[in-house]
Amino acid sequence: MSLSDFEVDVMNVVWRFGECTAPQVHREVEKRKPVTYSTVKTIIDRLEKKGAIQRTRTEGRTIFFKPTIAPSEVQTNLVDKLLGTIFAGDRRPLFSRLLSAEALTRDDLEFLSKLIDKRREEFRDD
Amino acid sequence: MSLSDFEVDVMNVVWRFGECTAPQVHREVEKRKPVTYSTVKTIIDRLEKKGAIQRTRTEGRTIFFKPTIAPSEVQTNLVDKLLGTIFAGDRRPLFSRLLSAEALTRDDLEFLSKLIDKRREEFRDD
DNA sequence: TGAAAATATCTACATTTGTAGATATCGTTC
DNA sequence: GAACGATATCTACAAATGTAGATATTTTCA
Repeated sequence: MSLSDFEVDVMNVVWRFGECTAPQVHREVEKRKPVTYSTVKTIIDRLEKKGAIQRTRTEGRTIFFKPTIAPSEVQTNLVDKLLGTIFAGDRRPLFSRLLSAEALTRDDLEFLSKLIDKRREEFRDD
Repeated sequence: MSLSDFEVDVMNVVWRFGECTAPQVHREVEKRKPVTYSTVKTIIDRLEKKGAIQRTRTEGRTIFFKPTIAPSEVQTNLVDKLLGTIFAGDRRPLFSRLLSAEALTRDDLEFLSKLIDKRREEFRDD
């Protein structure tokens, strides 16, 4: 599933809400970016057509939607794409870039460290 | 500097070559993807207009180009964009995803490990 | 019950992107 | 110096994307 930037923004809201309506999503998106209801609704329509969300029920004339794909699916795609293009398959420059980020916290480091240890175990038997 | 997928593909070739001509780039891109000279040349024109490459000299009627932006610039942009959208600013899911990749080698792990150690030192004084 | 507010649907349009054909022009070779 | 090959320039076009207005249809509230 390939989503555009704005589509991802909208999906983020849908994922947070779980089940939600277009006006709800609009009000949320609007907080970060000034767009009309119409614009958000168009994106929602496209997400529906792409199969990223689906209608669950209606209340009066209001339609409820829920996500049909998980964030992880989209994440995987985007990370793969990133590695496949600009990083040309070499993840080390990506690691460097991520590790040199200002915003990195001590906890992030610990988290990463544990991930590495776990992964190392898988290699132990070779 | 925001570049499209294909533009990044072409830039990768230009970065590898350093100084190069459109026919050269085309021959290289063609190895991975069947596109005409015309198509590649259009991308080159757009990259020039965007200021990602520039003409250096000509030889007969052949034009030479060289990159005017570094891979790191584009990498930073794309990583920031990735973190800003689908990962909503939280790099941990990204770490998880990267660390659980099949293709990860022992050496990659060591590399990462060293990066972490280096970064830890910066925290030591706090 | 009639007007106003909310919501959905439809249509539109500029820009970016991937793709390439047509055509002009310069170099080279016979 | 005429023809051919290589290269550049120009133009085009469909699909995707961001953006939103116009319009129809409901609800709802006074």
